[in-house]
Amino acid sequence: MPELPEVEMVRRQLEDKIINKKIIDILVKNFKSVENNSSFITELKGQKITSINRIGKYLFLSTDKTNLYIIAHLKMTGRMIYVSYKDDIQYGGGHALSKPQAKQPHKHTRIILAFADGSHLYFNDMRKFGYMKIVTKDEVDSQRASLGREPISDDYTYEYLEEVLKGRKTSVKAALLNQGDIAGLGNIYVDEACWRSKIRPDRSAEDLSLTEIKKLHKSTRSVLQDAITYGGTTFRDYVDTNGKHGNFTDKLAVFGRDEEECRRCGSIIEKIRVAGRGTHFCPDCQK
DNA sequence: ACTCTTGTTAAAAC
DNA sequence: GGTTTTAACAAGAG
Repeated sequence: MPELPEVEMVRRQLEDKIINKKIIDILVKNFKSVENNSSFITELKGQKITSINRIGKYLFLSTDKTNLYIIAHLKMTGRMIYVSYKDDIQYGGGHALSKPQAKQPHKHTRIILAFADGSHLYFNDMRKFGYMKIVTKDEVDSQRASLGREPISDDYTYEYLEEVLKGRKTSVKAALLNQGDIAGLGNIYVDEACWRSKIRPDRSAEDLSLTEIKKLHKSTRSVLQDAITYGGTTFRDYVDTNGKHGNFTDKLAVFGRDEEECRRCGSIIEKIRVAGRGTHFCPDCQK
């Protein structure tokens, strides 16, 4: 499940690998993965990616063509796998990558971009929910406008979080998952942030005290920053552009640790359903 | 065979 | 009528 830290890892790596490389060929193996846009190939072929930005879990790629941008979303199982020309040669066209995806293209490859230097970018996505779509500047702007502030951003203050939670009768978890208010948190980091701030994710959002909001503000920020430091979390599907796993997985306090001992108080971590999602928390030290 | 997994959104319910 | 909850999407793991 790629959330903000995982998408940021992909962004940074793509920035190093594909900026200013000319796209000389495109293969779309699953039309839905380009949002059924028939001009995806003709528009993009011959262009260069000039910058790669990210807001929340969305990637925004600029091209050197006027008014031509790409918005990409990995959803649950999307992967961006980069294979250089050198890797192609070294492994005899076998495209060696570390597990879990040894060869490219892969069974789940939906889109392939071929660059002028012989390298390839493979968009692999088992469940076909993710996409890369071409858009105009206006569409980029409206997508950006639909997203709330990022917890790692300077404008994400505890006053902002207070405003977001005020009067909301829904759960803390549902509120934190709402990308229109706060961009970048997903199922994993919401659970982790709630554990760090000792707040139960099924609490009503409007019932949090100012002290608790300040703690939650701090923990949502720190958990994302820590996860970026460790290269993101691989719980099930995420790998970076080299096919490598994230190392924050070992640092998780509650997500996927149901039936195990709380690292803080030793109680047994429980798993319940909140906001329609599997939710992990410590019944003793989270109130 | 049946349940569970999740990011986003549209539809349904409140 | 704005807010909240649920279902759908897809395909695989267990």
